[in-house]
Amino acid sequence: MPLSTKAYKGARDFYPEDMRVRKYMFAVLRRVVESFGYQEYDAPFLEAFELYAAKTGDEIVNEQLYSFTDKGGRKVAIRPEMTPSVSRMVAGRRQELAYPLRWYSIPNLWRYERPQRGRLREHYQLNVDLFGEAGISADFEIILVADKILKAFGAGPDMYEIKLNSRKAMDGSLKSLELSEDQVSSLVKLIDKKSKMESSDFTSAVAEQIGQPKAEQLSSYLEGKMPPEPVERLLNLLNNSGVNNAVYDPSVVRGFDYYSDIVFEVYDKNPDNNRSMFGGGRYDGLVGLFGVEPVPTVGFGMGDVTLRNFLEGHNLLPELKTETDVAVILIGDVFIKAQPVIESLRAGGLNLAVDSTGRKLDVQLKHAVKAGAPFVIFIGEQELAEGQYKLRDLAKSEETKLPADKILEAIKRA
RNA sequence: GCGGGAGUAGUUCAACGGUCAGAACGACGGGUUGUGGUCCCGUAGAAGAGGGUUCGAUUCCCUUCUCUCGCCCCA
Repeated sequence: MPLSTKAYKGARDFYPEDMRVRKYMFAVLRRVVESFGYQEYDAPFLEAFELYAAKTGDEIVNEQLYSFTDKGGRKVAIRPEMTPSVSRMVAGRRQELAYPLRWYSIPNLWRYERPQRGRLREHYQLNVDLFGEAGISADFEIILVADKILKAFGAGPDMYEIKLNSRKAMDGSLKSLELSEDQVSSLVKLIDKKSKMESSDFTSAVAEQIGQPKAEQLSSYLEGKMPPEPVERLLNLLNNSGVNNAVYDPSVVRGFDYYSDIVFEVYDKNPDNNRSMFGGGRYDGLVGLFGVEPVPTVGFGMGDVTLRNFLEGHNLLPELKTETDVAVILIGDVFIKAQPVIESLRAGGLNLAVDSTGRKLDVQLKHAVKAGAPFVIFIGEQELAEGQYKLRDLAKSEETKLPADKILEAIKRA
């Protein structure tokens, strides 16, 4: 058997056309996030296994973590999420950082999953976190950043919905039911699944867990239209800022155990892709796990796979050009003589790919077209003698003869 | 971990229990070594693997592998 040319299961090769999309998406993300004053950081791809055992959630640690023992006998894991790493970093400099701290990163994360649409074993995830600000204004800012990102991609308010809840408020309601800790945690998982279940199935599953009378109490909470106080204030702030597609949804809980108060999820409203796209919330307790004073924190993670599905589903991805501006076609044996012109065009800021194969012109042209360069410059003996070169605009099929400086101008205009 | 679907040229697909498994697109080359995306001609290129049924299997059956969609969970 020859070696396989396929990428590892659930992981992607980024051929140039895919890489262009990725670069475009990351550029929009960086632009928006940085406009709110966030600074980029990164952390190692590998972390100590215990970092995740602590607080991430059992399923991820036991079944989805890529982990191994290194040559020094340390148990390590490939990061399945960024939040523990960034919490570790903040805790490490707890006393010397200037709060509020606005940090972001776009790490590549790995989870051992069964791949399917919108979920691979590897993805890039924009992580945006605001540390050191306990007030609702921080939650507001984080959700506003998420909203601004989608708008920056051209999304309209009818394309997605922001669902908000407060874990604290929910825990309060659950507490009044006087349940055991086990009952609470299985109930939270059940509530998380509510939107995917038939409502009668949900009701009976709840009744089975906690008994009929309490189940009725719970369902009146879940059907409540009146948001708890912090969610109410958040909704007001968002409405004030032109975010009108945010709603209170008492069934939003998020999978990770570390969320402590406000949680939110952004839903794609495309009927073909109706799913939770990404989300986040407040996790005030995580930094404190490292033995330092806790730092109140709110943040979100946005995966590139679901984001791309969203953009494609709503037709929001633009046509993307190659990095190459110009393909240079040499006529005859002028490779050496043409170097000074080529160099001066590069110095002027153009990205030039020179065809030095000496193939027939039509073949060179065909390849230039296929490679996607928008312009072609022909350089032959005659052009070199005149100091004027043929510039061809492949889109318009126009050919003009210009000196090097005019060529620079013409291409930059286009 | 559980369930559905699919594996035929590089890609998307087709036909067929029995001559040489076809096509389109793509690749490569040619159509007078100074001009592409239209046109003409040519060349190369395929049954995931293993087993069974059969005179004969790409076709039917089983196993396995891979991909894919869904469930679980999540981004």
